[in-house]
Amino acid sequence: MGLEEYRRSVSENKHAAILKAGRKHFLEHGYSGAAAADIAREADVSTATLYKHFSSKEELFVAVVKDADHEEEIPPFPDNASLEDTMVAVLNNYLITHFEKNATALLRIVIAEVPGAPDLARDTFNEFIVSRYQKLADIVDQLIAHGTLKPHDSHFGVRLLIGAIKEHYIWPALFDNKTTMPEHAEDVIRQVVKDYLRLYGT
Amino acid sequence: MGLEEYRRSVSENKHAAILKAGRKHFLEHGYSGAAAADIAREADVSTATLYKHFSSKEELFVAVVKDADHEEEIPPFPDNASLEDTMVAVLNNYLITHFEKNATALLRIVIAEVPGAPDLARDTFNEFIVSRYQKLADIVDQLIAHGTLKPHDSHFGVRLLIGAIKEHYIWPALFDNKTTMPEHAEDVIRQVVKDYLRLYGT
Amino acid sequence: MGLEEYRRSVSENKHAAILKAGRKHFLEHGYSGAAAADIAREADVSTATLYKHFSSKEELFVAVVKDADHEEEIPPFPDNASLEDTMVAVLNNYLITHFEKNATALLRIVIAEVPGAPDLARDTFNEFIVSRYQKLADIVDQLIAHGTLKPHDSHFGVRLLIGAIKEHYIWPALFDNKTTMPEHAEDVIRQVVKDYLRLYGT
Amino acid sequence: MGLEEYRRSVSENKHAAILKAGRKHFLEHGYSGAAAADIAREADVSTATLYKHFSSKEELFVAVVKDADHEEEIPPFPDNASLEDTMVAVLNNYLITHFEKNATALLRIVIAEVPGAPDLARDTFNEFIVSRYQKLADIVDQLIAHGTLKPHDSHFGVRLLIGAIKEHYIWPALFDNKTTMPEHAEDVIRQVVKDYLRLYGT
DNA sequence: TATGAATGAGCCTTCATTCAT
DNA sequence: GATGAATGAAGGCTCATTCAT
Repeated sequence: MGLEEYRRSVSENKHAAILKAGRKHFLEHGYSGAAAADIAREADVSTATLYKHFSSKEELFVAVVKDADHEEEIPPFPDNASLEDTMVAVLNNYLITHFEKNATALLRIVIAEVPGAPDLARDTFNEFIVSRYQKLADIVDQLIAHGTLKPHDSHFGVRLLIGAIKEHYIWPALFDNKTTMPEHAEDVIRQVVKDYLRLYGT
Repeated sequence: MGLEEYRRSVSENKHAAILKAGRKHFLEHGYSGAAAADIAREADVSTATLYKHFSSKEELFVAVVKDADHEEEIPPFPDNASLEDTMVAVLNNYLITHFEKNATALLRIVIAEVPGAPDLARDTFNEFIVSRYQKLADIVDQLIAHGTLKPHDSHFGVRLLIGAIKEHYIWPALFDNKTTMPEHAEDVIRQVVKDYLRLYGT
Repeated sequence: MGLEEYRRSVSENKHAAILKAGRKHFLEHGYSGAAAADIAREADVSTATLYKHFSSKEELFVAVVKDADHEEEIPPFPDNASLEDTMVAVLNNYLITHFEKNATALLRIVIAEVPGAPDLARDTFNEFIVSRYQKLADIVDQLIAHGTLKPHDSHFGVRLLIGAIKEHYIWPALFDNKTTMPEHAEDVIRQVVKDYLRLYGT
Repeated sequence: MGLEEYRRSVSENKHAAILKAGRKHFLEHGYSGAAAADIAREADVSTATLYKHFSSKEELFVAVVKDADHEEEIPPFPDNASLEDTMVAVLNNYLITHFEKNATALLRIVIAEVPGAPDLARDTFNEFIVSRYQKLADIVDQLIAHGTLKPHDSHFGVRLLIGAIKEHYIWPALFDNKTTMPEHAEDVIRQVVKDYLRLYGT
């Protein structure tokens, strides 16, 4: 039906616009700092419309956070790449994705709301951190199965890798409003991978 | 002068009481969630007095954060302890200190206010994270100098250690309102140290 | 014309549905408490349609009140009943009708809107209270004409009767959200009638 | 203490001013129609101050209603007055008090809020209607004890009296925004009393 | 000096009513 | 003609900060 279709498309556009504006304001000013009226204005929508789409500020906030949390593609690795190069590429991709998503700022506001919205924080942690995590562990498990890596606790191993990288690049960014991917990260990543392979390579 | 002294001491007591109450409320409710009136009431002081001591809410906030940042004692290790045990003890102490200070909650509110108070965030990061960091690097450097560890970039090494431990215990706590020291952390710490020594021990 | 007829009937059904839904919501939540959107939803109609039928919330309100004001049937009394029994039956019917119509709630909202809708209040009072009144006075006048009652001011007499009954049952209900007919009202009614007959019976 | 006294007096003045302004606005516009901001402006006070004195609009409303409900003085009757004159005076006083207090408008807003504030309605009914009631029943009981009236159920008797008077004067006022005492009420009151004495006088 | 009352600006949310299709 | 989305104008309430004593 033409009318219905039209309405749906308009509605979806507004929905997306609100989400986008919400994301911008929440990231810039935090949860309490962002005003519903400002978000509505930014989305070129009335406050009432905003509240038709999201029944409360908190719901919009949750939607903004969940919206950012879509699947991350792990690119296929060339067959002829060395194990080291492959792992470096995977971890580098991890970092790139993180910064492309502006995940630092996002995590920042979620962290800020931990006392007020513990469920959201837990969900975000699980789906935004643990699940990315799991993907790497799966890769490690495959490599172990293929005999490319020594048998070891893949979760522990991944935490070693990711921990080091976060320590170098993500943790500082959390405190520095950094939004750009750090330069030369690959060098450090390679160094981390090298150590890892010294421990768990065959 | 006795009277003046008395007054100064009363004033200092109030100052401290406000700081303490501020710390409690900021940690519990975050920056925006903490109300000046509540903090004053908790400190048993009028709001006007609070504003005499700290000219704005933000100033109080900064003071609270800076106040939390006092020196951490690294306990002396027994001479006859093994290298592994020593390092485990140091890292365990790192974690214990973190949880005793309720540093997670503190970092949380600082992180939350990064966009609003970037200087505070930078300072906090430097004095609260980097400097603790530096202490460990110093220890590693000493161990290298003593020939107990292989020569290597001590900062890189420390980041490997601390990164893994944060990944296991601090990062999750950031999202979980956890205030208690995790149990059995020592097992994981020991595993991390073992790997580290496999890489850099002599 | 069949099509036109059909449309008119559909329209009338919607009109009635809106009226019914309006009645329900106004009675339950009062004038300000009732939301146009809720009434429309209840009537299974769009808000725009609601406003096609009633050009404002107030107009709908007036229509709801007027609609409730339909004729009340006074049942015929058996010829062989005693005067006392007859009068008790009439007054009892008065009360039953009141509660069956849920008149308490209706009067409540009209009373509430006296400052805002004085005309409606006056009309309601006249057509909903005075006219019921008049009917009883007519009966009394007939009884006087028949010589069954002593000559007296029938309006004054009816006010004595009705006043006592309202005092016992309707006035309290006005403050108590009561919607059910009080039990054993007949005993009090009979007592009132007895006194009345002692005064004005022959 | 001078300061404290001063503050208390200022505070009490504001409290009273808010109460008075609230009374005015609630009576004029009903509960939902009265805006906190308007009440505050009328009381020459900021909204925040209003909310310091009454923690919610509803609480202010309740206070307004309770405030109106202070004791009613029943004037002493001259010893040499006849029973009829005495009772007429008492009932007349009842009506006068009712209109002086502007009780009609007050009851109107309480009635309007019955669904939303049933407790207030119950309390108001008890303390504002039943207790005035009880006073008259006490008088009747005394008269019975003195042998001036025949023994009878004093509550029933009072309901007869009050019911008739309300029917004549209060019930219509409820629907008519009347704020002035009806004229010549005494004639009807006397007639009601006469009938009452025919029934229960000795 | 310390106080507690006072404030004005602002925030979240709702709702009667209109509009584009 | 009927719809559901959209709106602008409040409204209740809070809070960092100041002021009169």
